[in-house]
Amino acid sequence: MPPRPTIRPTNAELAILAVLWHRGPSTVREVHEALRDGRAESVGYTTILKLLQIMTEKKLVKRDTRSRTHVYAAAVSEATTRGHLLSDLVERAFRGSSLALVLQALSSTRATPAELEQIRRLLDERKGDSR
Amino acid sequence: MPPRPTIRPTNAELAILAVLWHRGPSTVREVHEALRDGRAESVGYTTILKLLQIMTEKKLVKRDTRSRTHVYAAAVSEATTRGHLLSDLVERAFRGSSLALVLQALSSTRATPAELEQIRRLLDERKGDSR
DNA sequence: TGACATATACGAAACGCTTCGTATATTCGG
DNA sequence: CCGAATATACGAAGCGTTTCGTATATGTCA
Repeated sequence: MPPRPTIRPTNAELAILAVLWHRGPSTVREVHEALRDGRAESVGYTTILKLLQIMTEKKLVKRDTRSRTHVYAAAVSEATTRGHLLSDLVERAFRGSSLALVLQALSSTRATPAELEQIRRLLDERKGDSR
Repeated sequence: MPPRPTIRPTNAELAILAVLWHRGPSTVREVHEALRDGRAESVGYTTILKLLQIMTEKKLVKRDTRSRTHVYAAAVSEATTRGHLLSDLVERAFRGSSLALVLQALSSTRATPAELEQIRRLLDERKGDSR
């Protein structure tokens, strides 16, 4: 199959995808309410609807129209999307060096010892597996 | 001093900043030529000029107007900018977990053993320093 | 059934980014 | 000194994103 172009959702799209990843398939109303919770400022119902329509065109989500109330589901995985956004940033701001990105992230982050240990474990797994 | 808003240069701005970080203070012409080198498609001279003017307003660069040919210098550091872009991405796509970002970056990157070792060293330095 | 709630579709405004054309000022070479 | 080269300034078009108002269709319930 032809490889699809890089998945780089915009801000608003990411917020919606986050809801779908978290809740699973949802209606416009459900997404809208999920996004309203917590935030003081939120957007109108039809804004979410419009975005979901656009995202359907872009194949970021899949739409089930069998019932009158359409149900939307993420068509891209969270991990894949994260990977694309990450390598996009690596290209744009880190001259292509993901190592530089990791180092920067580690040095500006406040990680707990447990988290550092988790990274260490991942490092161990990859040791020797340097392909 | 009042903390300045998050530094989040756009794509074109980042490309220009990269030149300034790399070359040091430069004229519009120098930036333009640096960006043209390598790329097949490039933008016009006045586009760079306009962008630099906008970036001056945004305080992303400093402008020395003493001679007729103005000289621009980055007003934000590469490390700081990277940090801002990174934490922005962490917020938008990693639910605020920079650990998740590091793990994703590590698992989708092809790092050499030497690079992994470098990361390990950084980890060692930070051990116990869990504030 | 008729009014109301709720759904999707659509057009368009507002905004930011990027691009460039054109106007104008200054410098330089002959 | 004058024309060509080179500089900045400025306005505006084109594009994508985000937002919402309004139109229209459909379901619900008293």
